[in-house]
Parts: sequence; structure tokens; C-alpha cells
Amino acid sequence: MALGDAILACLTERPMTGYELAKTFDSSIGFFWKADHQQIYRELSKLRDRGHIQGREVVQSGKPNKLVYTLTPEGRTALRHWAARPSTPASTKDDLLVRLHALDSIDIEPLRTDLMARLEHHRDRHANYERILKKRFPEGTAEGRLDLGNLLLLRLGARHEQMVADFCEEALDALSAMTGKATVVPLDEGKREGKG
Amino acid sequence: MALGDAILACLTERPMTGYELAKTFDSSIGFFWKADHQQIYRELSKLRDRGHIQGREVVQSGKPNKLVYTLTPEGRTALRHWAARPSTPASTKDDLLVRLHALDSIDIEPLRTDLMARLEHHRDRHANYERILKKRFPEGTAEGRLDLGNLLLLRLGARHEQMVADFCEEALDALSAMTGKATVVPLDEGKREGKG
DNA sequence: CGACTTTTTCCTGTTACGGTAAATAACGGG
DNA sequence: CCCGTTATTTACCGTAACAGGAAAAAGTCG
Repeated sequence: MALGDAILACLTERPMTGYELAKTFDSSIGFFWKADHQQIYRELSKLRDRGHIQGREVVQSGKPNKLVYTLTPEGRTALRHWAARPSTPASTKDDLLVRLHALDSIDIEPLRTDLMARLEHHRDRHANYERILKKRFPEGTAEGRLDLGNLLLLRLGARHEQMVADFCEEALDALSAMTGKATVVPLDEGKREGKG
Repeated sequence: MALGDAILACLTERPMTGYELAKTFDSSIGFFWKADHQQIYRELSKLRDRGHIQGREVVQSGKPNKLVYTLTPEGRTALRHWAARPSTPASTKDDLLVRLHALDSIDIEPLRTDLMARLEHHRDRHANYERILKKRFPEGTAEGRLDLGNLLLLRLGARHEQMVADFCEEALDALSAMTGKATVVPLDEGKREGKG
């Protein structure tokens, strides 16, 4: 059980509905933890059965009623106990790395395309982290404990994305050096002389 | 199906038994992909059923007979096709990050302990990567395509571990600054005056 | 003899992931 | 009035992954 604890962690900030949680898992905590709404609703039921959270129905007009979930004291305790256990370092499990491991048995062109897409992806994410950092922590310092955690997270995220983006560039360069082609050459779609 | 493809990727290097694969998933590729022997044997059966690999029994004396698995042409094709599809960037899913996200609702002492353990862990891994790099690529350059992939992987791994280790240090420093304690103070095991 | 290595297999769970779908409730367009 | 959309929750399906416990078969080492 880890997704459940991630949800508990989210609910420490403020009570939320499953719908809000799903959106949260699409932005802030979702930067390093993916979960779709089905997973979240399922986990919420389990947490409620366990007594770790408590739902309060809020009647709305104009929208379906919503269930706002709040941490119970038991939930807080459970979270603290979970957080007191040593964490297990997760393994990366990135398809891209597996492909690099079998580099001489796969086609390089699609790999190159993939690397370029990933480069863009990680650059985007890096820019996004930097944007949030500048907005939430213009001084680069945190005041409260909650802020400190999020500042550290954002910094780690930014650095990670930066590093992976650099890696993609490097890999692309190395592939180009190996195949003797220029890095991208998307222009000049005319005739191309053979390379051997 | 990703573990299956990781196994196929391993088998491109040379035919292997499940036992050898389990050990491989404990060192080289295991640096970024964890799988125990049960998972591997189960996946091998599936791959064999699919015709992607082929087992050849080798009679041994002194040891139980072993099943050496080789990639079939279909397996090679499947791997190439899989590698030609765009990769999906995996999310980190590290407990430690969730805990930082809920920093103001958890106990800091165990978190500190955890961070120190992680710091050591990532430093060890970094040293290990560097060791292998120096041994396999003393020049820092690769010759063949297979070598290039592994060189890139090792470099990425080394940088990643370095970065996470730095992060742990930084987080520890920040926590210390916040609680007003010194970073570790493991020496001087004599009497320790109460802290409040 | 017992402990250990090598090698494979089977078992039982839980957790996670993915897709498809629907029910409820209102709003707005054509 | 039907249709689509947004907000909100729930259901069911299957597969993949992870965790752990067990054992069998053949030999070596102490």
C-alpha cells in the first residue's frame, strides 16, 4: 500500500474530494506519482473502510453532490507510522533504458525520434518546475515545514528533469557520431547521398 | 508487458538460463529494473508460449539440468517492434518524496534517519557505477553499438545517484537548519544533555 | 549427516495499471 | 427535446507487477 499513503499525504493539506484528488495527482504530487481517478476512488473506499479517512457529503446545486474526505485521527497516526518506516528506494523502470541496453538489436531511427520526444518532454517539465519555483519561492527559501518539503521536492524535480534532458541530448549526439549523420537534419528533404 | 521485453533485451547479448537472468536482474540491468526469480521464471514461460524465446535443456552433472533460453527470430522482431514504439516516461513513485510532501504531518527524526540511510545507499551505488565505468570504459569512449548503450546507461546511473545523494544531503541540512540541531553528531556517545 | 549452491517450479496473496462504461445532476446549443 | 459537456462518483473487466513462502532434484563441502 503506497498509493493510499500518498492520498493520506495529500489530505494533510486540506480535505478534498476524489475529483480534486484526481486533479492533484495530475499536477503537484502527480509530478512523481501517477494515478487516474479510478485508482483514486478505489483507494478512497479502502481508506474509508479502514477508518483512515471520513467522507462528508456536501450537497451542491448545479452539480452532483460531492464527498469531501477528511483525515481521521487514525488516518493521521497511520500516516505518521508509515512515514516512520524506512523507505524503499524505487527502481527506475524506464523503457528507454532497456532499449539502450539492447542498442545493437534495435532500430536507431525510432530510438532517435523517441529520444527527441523525451528531450522535449523533460525540457517542458523542467521549465514547469522552474516556473512554479519562481512563483512560489521567489526568494529560494521556505518559511514553514510544509513549504520546506515542497521547495525541496520542486528543486529535486527540476534537477532531475534537467539531468535527464541533458542525457537525452548526449545520447542523441553519441548516436549521431556513431552513425555519421548530423543530429537532426530535418531540412533539405531532397536527395540524400548514401552514407557507406 | 515490459518485464518481458526487458528479458528479451537481456537475451540479445547471449542465451541465458532463468537463473542467470535472475542474477543479471540483480546487477547490470537490475540497476534500474528489479525482478526476483519467480517473476522471471513466470515471464520466461509466457515468452516461450508466445514463441519469442526457445528453451534448450542442457544436461549437467553435478548440478540440476538447466534450460538455456535463446531469442527466436520472432522474439527479435517483437523486441524491435517494441523498441520502435514511443516510450512512456515512468513516474518516480518514491515514498521519500511523498513524505516530504507531508513534511509538517510526520515525525522528523525517523525521516532524518531515513535520509541518512538513503544518502549512504545512493553514495554506494554511485561509487559502484564509477567503479564499473572505470573498469569497462577507462577511456570514456565506446567502440561498438552495444558498448555505447551501456556506457550511456552507466553514465546516467552515476549522475542520477550523485544527484539524489546531493539531494539527501541538502534535505538533511535544511532539516537541521529548521530544527536548529547539528547535522548528525554521531561521535561523543557519552552523556548527552537533554535538548529541551 | 546437515548446510549450501544451482536450477526450476508452484502457490497465494496484494497492489497497481488500463480501459470501458454508466449513473446522477445541471447547463447550454441547436 | 436531444446532445454534448462539466462535475462527480461508482462499477466491472482483465492483466501486470510485487511480495513471500515453499519445495524438489542433484550435487558439493564441512
